[in-house]
Amino acid sequence: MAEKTQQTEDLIKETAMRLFFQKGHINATTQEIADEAGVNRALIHYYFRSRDLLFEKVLHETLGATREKIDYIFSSQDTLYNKISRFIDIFIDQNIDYPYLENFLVTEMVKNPDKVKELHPVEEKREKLRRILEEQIQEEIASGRIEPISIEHFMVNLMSLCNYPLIAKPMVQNFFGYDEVGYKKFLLERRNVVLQTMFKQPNFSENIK
Amino acid sequence: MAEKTQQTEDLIKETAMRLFFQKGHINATTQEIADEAGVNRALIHYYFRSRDLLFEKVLHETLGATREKIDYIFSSQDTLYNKISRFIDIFIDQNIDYPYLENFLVTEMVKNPDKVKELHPVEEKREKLRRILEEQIQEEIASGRIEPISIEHFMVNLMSLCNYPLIAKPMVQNFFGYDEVGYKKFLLERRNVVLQTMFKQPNFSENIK
DNA sequence: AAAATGTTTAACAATTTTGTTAACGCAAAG
DNA sequence: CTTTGCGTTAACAAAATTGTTAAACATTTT
Repeated sequence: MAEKTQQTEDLIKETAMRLFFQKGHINATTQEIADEAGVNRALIHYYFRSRDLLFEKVLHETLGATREKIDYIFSSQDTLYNKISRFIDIFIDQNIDYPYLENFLVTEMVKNPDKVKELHPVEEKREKLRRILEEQIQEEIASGRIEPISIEHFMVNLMSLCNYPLIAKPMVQNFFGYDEVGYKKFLLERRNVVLQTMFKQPNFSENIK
Repeated sequence: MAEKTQQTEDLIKETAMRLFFQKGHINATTQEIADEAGVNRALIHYYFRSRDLLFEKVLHETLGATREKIDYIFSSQDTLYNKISRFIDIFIDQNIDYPYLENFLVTEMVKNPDKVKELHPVEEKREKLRRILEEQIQEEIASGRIEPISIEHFMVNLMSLCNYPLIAKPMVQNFFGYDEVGYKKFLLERRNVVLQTMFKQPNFSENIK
């Protein structure tokens, strides 16, 4: 029973994730989600009470998982170069799985600006990570491996280079005439492109972990 | 009469643009648009037949205007550095006016993938611009001002660095604690950050047009 | 196996949203 | 002055969508 419950509940969640984040069908109705999952529409209300609550749950779980991975990376003792390298991997992987997550996120945040805050880590943790990162960036700047830049711009650069190509998939595809295979290849190339763009000269001594 | 017609039609279009692109209210209903514009809802159908056609018109006009500007820049005889510099200005300016345009674009494209093609320039023009750009990039690579990179990644880098900060406004704002003023300041700073990130060392001789 | 508990379904109700239409008002043309 | 045509409005109709409920079904517990 608890098994079947979990089965159906997960099925609905996974289907919603697929529709929202993979297919970009942000306005998917409860009926569409139910059809796609092959369950009765009322079950969505049975398990999640309302469409909005389903949204919220799916969103929080997905972001929570990502955040954990990122916190783990930036809390580690690794070099900045390696941290960034790992960050890129995670973001590009996630974006290959859920190309429309970012886009969806923004749309949702505009609807409910209050909920933005819940999605971010607690102040102390953020501050701690910020200090570590700040220090490492200053080191890199001092040794000339990156140009002088604020931590804000550095992070926004990083996120931009990783995320935008996924968000803008239809445009990039059409603009350069990529089919699905070509586009995936392009995405995988970005791993190195982003690293190269963030660090003026790849530092091989640091690259060896 | 033709005047009043144009007045109301433009008023509706401008209001729709404001709601869609400025406020990010992508799912604005015809009623909301009408209320915001202070006109009767039926007028939207009178002038545009359906909500979808209003969408389409507003979208095409906005993109058309942007595309013209970009084509103009890249068709010019300017140096690559200056072209990029002007490109950044236009994109950041447009994004300050219409922060949610990109986001909206993606959402719409996902709904109607067929319409993506209409939004892009004709093949010949695209090819011509591509050849010019390719040549200039190769020159810059040869003279060491930018690292070896394909035209596709170069352009995607550029668009990412300009557009993402706008798309992700709510996240960036919250993450770094920017209010509206602080965020706008951050955006204006990006002009130089993007240039610096795209070109390993700013080339001052070229910078003087 | 009867009761209890939890899951699923179909039918219904309520709401929201879009699209249509007939009538009204007004300005220009005849 | 009245007729014509366009812009506007309110009221109506239709469709889509969400949420609720009572009954059917399945399972576990006693």
